[in-house]
Amino acid sequence: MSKEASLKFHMNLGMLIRSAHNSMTERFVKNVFKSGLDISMDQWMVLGPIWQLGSPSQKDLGEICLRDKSSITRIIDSLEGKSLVVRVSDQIDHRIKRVILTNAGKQLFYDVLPIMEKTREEVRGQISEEEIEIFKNVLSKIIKNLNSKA
Amino acid sequence: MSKEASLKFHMNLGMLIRSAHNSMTERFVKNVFKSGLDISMDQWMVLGPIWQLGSPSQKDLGEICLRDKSSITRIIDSLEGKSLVVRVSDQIDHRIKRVILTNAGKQLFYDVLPIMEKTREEVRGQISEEEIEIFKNVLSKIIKNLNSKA
DNA sequence: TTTTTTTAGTTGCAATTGCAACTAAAATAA
DNA sequence: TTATTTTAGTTGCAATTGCAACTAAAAAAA
Repeated sequence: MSKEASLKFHMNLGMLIRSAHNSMTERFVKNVFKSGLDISMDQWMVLGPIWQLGSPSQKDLGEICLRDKSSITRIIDSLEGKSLVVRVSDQIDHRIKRVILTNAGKQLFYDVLPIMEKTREEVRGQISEEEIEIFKNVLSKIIKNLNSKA
Repeated sequence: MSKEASLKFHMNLGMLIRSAHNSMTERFVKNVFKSGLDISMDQWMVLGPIWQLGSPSQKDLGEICLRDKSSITRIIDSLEGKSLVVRVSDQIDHRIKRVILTNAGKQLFYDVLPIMEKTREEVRGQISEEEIEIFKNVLSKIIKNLNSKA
């Protein structure tokens, strides 16, 4: 591959990924706002796993969401500030804080679910299921490639 | 699709994209550092188009890099601070500032090119050319989907 | 047991983001 | 011509990021 071609490829990839991510987040926030609700993409990305897992630790959430633990701390702070979740110290291991949805948190989750579904449709548009599968697969592989060897 | 399945899909997609982007940037910066050079991913992403286009306006760079104009302003500020580029007012339209590589900028560009190539190899790993093509295609489609209809 | 190391979570920090408000110049309308 | 609108770029701002340093608790080593 020529230097020019490889340059073009790599530049585009990074920029495309960044831009796609920004657009998706922006659209989600817009759709949430239009529905009169109030939750950021980050908060939602944490709320879902809490709902699925029941009472995950913050460490669990960090691993699932692929985020730094300090980011999780702050997102949980904001969710707790809105009374959507509560932190509960683990009975056995007092270092661990388990995060649990309040009733308001569960309600919001169910309210946002159809908005997320709508956003998902808008993001996907005419992209085929097969393409999406490959897309997610490539993303996973990239992450694996970069996290394995130093 | 069940609510659970669709939830899972969307959560993962956003998180995967974010994480892949972070990992790629981190790896690039690490490789640059190991080579004793000094340039951030953002600076590099702007440097390439300047090299390709010769003397683009900041607006051009924003469109190519899919970035806000204020981000471009600040990245050019930092490149100018390192004497890698200079701003030159357009002779005809005095609103426009054209960005031009200095000799040091050109030198750095050529020095970083093989590092970018190496990073690209590490990012791609065993992912096939075909998968990468579909991957980029899906990214472009997603961006198009979200920028067309309000 | 006591000491050391590891782990979970929090906080301080400096860098980066895009939006919105702004300046200055050009294009268009009046 | 003069007045208005649009455009290119800059700056202020508040929010968000991950790293590094920190606290407190648990696990492992002594």
